[in-house]
Amino acid sequence: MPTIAGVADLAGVSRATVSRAFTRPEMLSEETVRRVKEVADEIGYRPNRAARALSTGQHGNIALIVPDIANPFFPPLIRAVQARADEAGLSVFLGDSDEDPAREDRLIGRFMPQVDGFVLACPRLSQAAIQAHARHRPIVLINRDIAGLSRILIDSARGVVAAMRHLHGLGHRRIAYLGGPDVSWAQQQRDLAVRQSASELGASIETLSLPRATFEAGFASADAIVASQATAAIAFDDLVAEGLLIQLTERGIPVPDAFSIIGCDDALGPRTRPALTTISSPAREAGLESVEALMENLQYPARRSSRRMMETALILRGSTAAAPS
Amino acid sequence: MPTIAGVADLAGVSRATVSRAFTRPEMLSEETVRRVKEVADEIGYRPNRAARALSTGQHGNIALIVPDIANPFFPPLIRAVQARADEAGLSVFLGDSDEDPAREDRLIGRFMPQVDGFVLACPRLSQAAIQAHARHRPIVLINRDIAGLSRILIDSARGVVAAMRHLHGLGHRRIAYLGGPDVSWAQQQRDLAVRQSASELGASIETLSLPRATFEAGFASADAIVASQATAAIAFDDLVAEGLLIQLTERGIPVPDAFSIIGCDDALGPRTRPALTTISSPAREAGLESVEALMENLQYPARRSSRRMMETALILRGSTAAAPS
DNA sequence: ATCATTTATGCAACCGATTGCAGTGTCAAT
DNA sequence: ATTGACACTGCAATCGGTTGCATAAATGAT
Repeated sequence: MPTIAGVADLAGVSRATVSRAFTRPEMLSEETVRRVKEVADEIGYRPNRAARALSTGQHGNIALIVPDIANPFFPPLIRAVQARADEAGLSVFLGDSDEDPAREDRLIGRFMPQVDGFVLACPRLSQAAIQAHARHRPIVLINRDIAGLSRILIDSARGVVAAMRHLHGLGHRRIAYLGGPDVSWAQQQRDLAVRQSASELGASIETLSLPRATFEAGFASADAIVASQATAAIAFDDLVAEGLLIQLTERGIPVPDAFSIIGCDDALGPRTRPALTTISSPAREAGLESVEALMENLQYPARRSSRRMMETALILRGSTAAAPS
Repeated sequence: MPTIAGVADLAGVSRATVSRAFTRPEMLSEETVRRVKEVADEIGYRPNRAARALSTGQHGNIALIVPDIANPFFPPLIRAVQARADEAGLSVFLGDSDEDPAREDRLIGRFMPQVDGFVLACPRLSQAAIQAHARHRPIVLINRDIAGLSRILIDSARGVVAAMRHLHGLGHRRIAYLGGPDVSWAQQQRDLAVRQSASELGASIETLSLPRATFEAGFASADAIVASQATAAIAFDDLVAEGLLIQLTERGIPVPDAFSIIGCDDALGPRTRPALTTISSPAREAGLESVEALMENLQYPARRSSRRMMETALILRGSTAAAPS
């Protein structure tokens, strides 16, 4: 691989000049810059990132850690992070923690020595651990609220309230909330919102929490939902909602005629039958914003604390209808 | 951040010794190794990857480039690549090319200076471009067959033949194949297999190819499928199959009673109604194998050509039934 | 013509590790 | 006591860039 010295020799300048031709061309005469770049192109020179990182301390890499790539909430977010980072000339390390806090911690440690910062969607990692890591590198959190760090939060509470009103308006008075893991910030927000909203509306609410929010868990929770005598349910996410939807249908409980279901995240679009009424989460935007926030952190090391709320909205499709009389 | 010099001072040894304590402990006395590691732990020393890469030429990173993270075929593969790499102490850069060959090329160039090798699922990038890149770094291809490189191929042809036999056995004589992008190796394999199999079985086959294999494309192709007078269809992947399934159902054509559908990849599991009969693709295994192959490339630079076929199987669920009479 | 500025480039130290080679100390054999 | 072998550790060069400072050349002011 050609190095800076090779280019320098061929162009008849010093290594310093070659370096500046790329990083600070305004310091050089146009003529020199042109010649250096020409030579560099010719022999296919590409600056060695490791060498550059060694002297500047900047790696040009960021790490994104998520609990489960296969959860359809994440791919659009990952895509957005990657795309925005790419625009900014940054490369993205991806880590999948498989919902395991120890693994989250290990991944952070592994990436640490070669990234400028982190975007973390780590619901399970302890706050202390995160804060410890944040002393070494800027961290942007997604859907987790730790003071002193940058946070991108999806305000699903508002969406949940809209969902409750929608159900109430349709005549539902016994509503179930099929929540996700208790440690998750999103779960805490939604659970609280659902309870408050129920008491405001004068509806009865039954809440469950699933240790892991999956299709299978939603599927398996149908018993409990039926036992609760609710006529409608709000699920932690679309996967859970879909599991429930399919199992209820299977049992001869037609949705939405006999039972209404609302999902969360709008991760499936109109792909279920009936199409799922859901609370949209701006995963793409959250991904973009997280990179923006991280770049701001990098540029102004003083400003490492920020909090951005992203809006959600209730999307009406076909899985909700008037309560059975 | 503590450096090797800090550890050396505190432990009362030279930098060389500290370095060896981590990379070649057998060269040192046990006592020394113990003391160095103790000190290192104490002050939280972590070797600077950039510095190490600079002197060894090894980065400990690999890059994985896929055309679309959001396509459910990829997350399990990505997960497997990441997990296997992690086990081996490697970090994974992820690139999403959005099905754009120019972007694939750019991503490869961006990652090149800091990775030891690539795993590419790039159906659209030109063969010449790939070969050019392969001169700089080992490349493992997924579902693409270029001689001289390492290839992990999913043998969907066999699965497709099994699917054709299955349909034929159910009495279907007019079958449609709803294919994917023509450039894709998988599409070429499947298209050929479907045609050969049809002629062997004495069935008539109508093939289409979608420029982009998506739910929407499957949805939109219902017209063409109905027009073909086929009684069954095999789709390029589960997404396309699901789109078709939903649109047919919508139009009052019940699946599987009036029309049978078979998907490919088994990316959705039993999540559709009726559950989709599909040809499984071992995406997880392909991911694992690709990392294995890459590591073999790294260890034995001479052996850079290999070809591994992964088996597929027909998974019978509920979207196929006897042909309507 | 002289001196002060400005502009363009080079010199050389530095980033933090690795590694070939040399040096020191220990021990056993002669 | 001398020598050789061996085990352990240090010296110093090196990887490929970046950057503060010095220098040389060009320009402008007097």
